[in-house]
Amino acid sequence: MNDDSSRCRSNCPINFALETFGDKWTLLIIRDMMFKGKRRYGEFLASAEGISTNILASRLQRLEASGLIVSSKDPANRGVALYQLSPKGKDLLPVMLAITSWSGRYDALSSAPAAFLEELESDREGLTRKIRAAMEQT
Amino acid sequence: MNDDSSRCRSNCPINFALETFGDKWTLLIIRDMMFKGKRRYGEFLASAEGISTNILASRLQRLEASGLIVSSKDPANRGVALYQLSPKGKDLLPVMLAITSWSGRYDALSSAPAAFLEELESDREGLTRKIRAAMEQT
DNA sequence: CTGTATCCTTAGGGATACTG
DNA sequence: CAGTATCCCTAAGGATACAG
Repeated sequence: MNDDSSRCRSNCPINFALETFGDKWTLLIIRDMMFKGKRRYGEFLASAEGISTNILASRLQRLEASGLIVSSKDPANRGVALYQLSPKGKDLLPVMLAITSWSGRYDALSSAPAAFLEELESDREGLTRKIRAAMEQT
Repeated sequence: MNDDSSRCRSNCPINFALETFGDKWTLLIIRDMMFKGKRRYGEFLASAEGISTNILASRLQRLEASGLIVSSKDPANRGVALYQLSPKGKDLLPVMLAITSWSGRYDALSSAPAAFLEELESDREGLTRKIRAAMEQT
């Protein structure tokens, strides 16, 4: 039944993560949902990195298939799709914070404010809870 | 001079990380160095995922160019190269831990022992310091 | 605006032969 | 064993046209 094993290179957790979101675009969509509150197709398209329409559609499908996001139809807006993080997707928050912290330390161009990075370093667990609580409200 | 800006999609820290190690192979090499103590070409080749020789050579070059690893010649062994994590590479430890924790929660096949994952959850900072200290000794 | 479909180019990468 | 080089194929992805 579960013959996806043919596509699974190993049982390593790092490898599992790479096969789930290890490409150049997926984490950017996660970022847009997690930190920028984006929920619609056009909002993702508008991000600075310039994802193209076919790639965005492909990634949204893949993200939903792997359970990181859920889509719903917005009845107030011609049944247009709204994309949101699932709990599984929201649980990527510590990964995103760790990445942000690392980049802030080594990339002079990364635009994350120094104060934000300092807070990340000094109280990572507390900030995690805070952001998570904020996200749960929506 | 620094016209690499043409290859930089944005100044976002998530994007910076993706452009540094956001492919299907790089983090596996980091993992081998960080958690398995591998240092030589043949050791990376032998990992379960089956990286091919040209990709491995390409990734080792890229990793050294971006400063995540350093290579040295082993005078005791025909001047063969030894690859090790730089401080910048070792600082990816929190990223690796966060990924491992997430995969352990959602991938039934991930082989990380439950006890290890529980320890990650209950005392992530402490474990981070412990593993880091262990790595610094070499 | 929200997608889908198509065309086409390039980069990623598998297999393998080869050299020191 | 430690790499390099080559061949070739597939998947990723950019551009753009098109449809609801």
